[in-house]
Amino acid sequence: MKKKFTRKNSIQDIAEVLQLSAATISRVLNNHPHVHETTRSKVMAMVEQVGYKRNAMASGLRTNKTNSIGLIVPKVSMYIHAEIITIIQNGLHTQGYNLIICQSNDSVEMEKDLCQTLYASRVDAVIAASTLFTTDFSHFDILTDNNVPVIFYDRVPVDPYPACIIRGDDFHGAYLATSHLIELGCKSIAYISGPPVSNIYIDRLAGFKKAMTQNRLPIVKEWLFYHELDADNARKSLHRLFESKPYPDAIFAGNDVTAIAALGFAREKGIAVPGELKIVGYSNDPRSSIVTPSITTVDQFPARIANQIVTELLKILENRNSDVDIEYTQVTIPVQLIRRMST
Amino acid sequence: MKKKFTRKNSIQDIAEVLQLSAATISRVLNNHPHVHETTRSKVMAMVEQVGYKRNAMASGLRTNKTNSIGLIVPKVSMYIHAEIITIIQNGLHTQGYNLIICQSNDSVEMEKDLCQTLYASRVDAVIAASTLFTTDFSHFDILTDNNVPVIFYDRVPVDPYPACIIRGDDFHGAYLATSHLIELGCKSIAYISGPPVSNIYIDRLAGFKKAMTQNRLPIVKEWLFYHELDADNARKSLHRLFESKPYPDAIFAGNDVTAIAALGFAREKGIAVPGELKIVGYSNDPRSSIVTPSITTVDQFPARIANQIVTELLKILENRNSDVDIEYTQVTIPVQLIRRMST
DNA sequence: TTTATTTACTCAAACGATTTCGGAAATATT
DNA sequence: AATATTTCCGAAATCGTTTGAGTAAATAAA
Repeated sequence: MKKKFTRKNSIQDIAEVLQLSAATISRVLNNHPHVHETTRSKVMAMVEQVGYKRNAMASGLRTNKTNSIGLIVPKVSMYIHAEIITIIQNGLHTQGYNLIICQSNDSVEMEKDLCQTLYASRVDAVIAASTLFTTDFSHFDILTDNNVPVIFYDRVPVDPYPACIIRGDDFHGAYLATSHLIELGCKSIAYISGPPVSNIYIDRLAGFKKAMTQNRLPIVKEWLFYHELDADNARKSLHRLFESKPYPDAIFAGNDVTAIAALGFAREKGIAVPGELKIVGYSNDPRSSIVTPSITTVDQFPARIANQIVTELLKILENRNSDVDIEYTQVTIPVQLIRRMST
Repeated sequence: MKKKFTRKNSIQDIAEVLQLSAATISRVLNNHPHVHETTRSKVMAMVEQVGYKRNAMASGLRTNKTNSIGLIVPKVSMYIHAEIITIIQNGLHTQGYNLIICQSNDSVEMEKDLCQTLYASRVDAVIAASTLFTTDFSHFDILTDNNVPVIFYDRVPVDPYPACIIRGDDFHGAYLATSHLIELGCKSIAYISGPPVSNIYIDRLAGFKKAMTQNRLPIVKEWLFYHELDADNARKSLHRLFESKPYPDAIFAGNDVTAIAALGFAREKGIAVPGELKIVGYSNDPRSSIVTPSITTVDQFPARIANQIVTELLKILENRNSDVDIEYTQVTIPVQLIRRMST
């Protein structure tokens, strides 16, 4: 019978007990001026005592502000996103915003649903890294059309879109990685990466090609693989790649999971890394440094991306109701090659 | 000047256009009976046309139901939680609930804040894996006191708490792991694990001790280490452990990150694994299988935990307003030893 | 034809917090 | 002492949706 809890959870209830009006309670709670110090402390005491907590729905309905930001990521477990989540959450938390983390699981359908839900809950802004397969970004329109600012990062719209865009320099990253392999004497380089549909893989492919052609190396069609970058898919491609000679002397993988899979495959086949085969990954996932040999990769500086997102977001939220026109900033964060034992 | 969007985003606006009352629109949207087919389709068409989306705040305020579930995890990047997030989200999504993922970052303060925020947004229920340092669970009271059901998993309250509890069999897992090492002939086993404050580490410690004493092996105090289980802390403990002989012949690590750190340390010191030193981890993190040698570990079956959570949650939400008394189910999911090359 | 019943809809009151407007009391100014 | 100003607080409207009560029209039953 403990179900009957003291239903002291509205501003009205507190007002009644203290013989005040709800308006006064609200003013105290929002630090408005023109409230007598005596009543203020009386109210605070009662609020404390009954454990009152503001109903965010009622408040948000009235003020048209939720103090919460939606975040859509493909998978929370991916290194870059996990890093970014942590930093963004801390950054926003100190400013009184809370982060609603959502996972699209790389499904466009889910991403659509999440846009709808986030709009329905009237978040103040949305941060998003899209699905690998999102080419049509129109499901984000419900947000932008209704004045909900959107910030894309990492996986961003390829075509112009009214949103802030923060990305890594994928072109240069791939260029650096490929050039590194070429400098080491590699002549036949295989490329296993994501479908060139998402900006990150379009750019990485372009960077790869640039380095190859610049060095007059052939781009062999049979050595280019595009698919979702998980271990299973990687193994399939690797099998195809080593079905018949000549073998490539290097692999540039679109992410570290694929690079690690390549390493495992090489070990099984008795191919020496880096002796016979050099491998470069992408993202500087911590996993790339715990395997033997450790894998050369490209650092994307997720912390810098995250901080940039927070900065831009706070700027946008500040100018929210002012007449300042929203600028759709585009920022590219530089990358860095991390040389390890696999090359 | 595109700021002036057609403000057709309330039920009232649609009602006005169609010369109907808001009530009717609402009834259509909620599939209520007693609405003429003609009007129903007229309304649906208009809703579609103007891209109307229900305001979750207004709806929630009225119905006292948000259709969203809060989830608090220490870190979204941890393998077990990442797995569980994905499964829970999918499970709830099909039932029309959406998941609000929050990360406490293993900070008790943040966890407290998250409880407050989730209560403020009046989620229908909360799922939580606590901080490593949460011994006092009273900040969850704001939820339970106000009839918000709470389900704990993995890291759960040690003392009785009015919530559903779903946990892995940490005691048995540690017992299995330690017994396995003993069966392989290990006599001096070091234990590096989390502070025995959180249930998972209390239980794992107990399981370790049980196996040791059962086999009349001494538990050496200097070989027991308790701290947050990241790579840096692990290395410190390993240094202490191998400061002077005699060296242990096995290490049971509280998680796979620590086990991997031990592996790296052993390689640096030229200690052969599994020859001179055997290593067992915990969690069956995918990382434990990509290192060389691959690491023996304990699988916690995160998918089973997640499915159990979904089942319990839906049961609770179904009985929400019925007079059925809430049962605080306690479920323990079995574990399994995964033997690999490190032992 | 009169009386029930069903159908299709509207009215208006909630939900809980915020905020504009204005009133009363206290204080300051002339 | 009369007026102006400031300080503190309450009444009421509002945000957008839901829902019980009520109403008019259409259909069924008597």
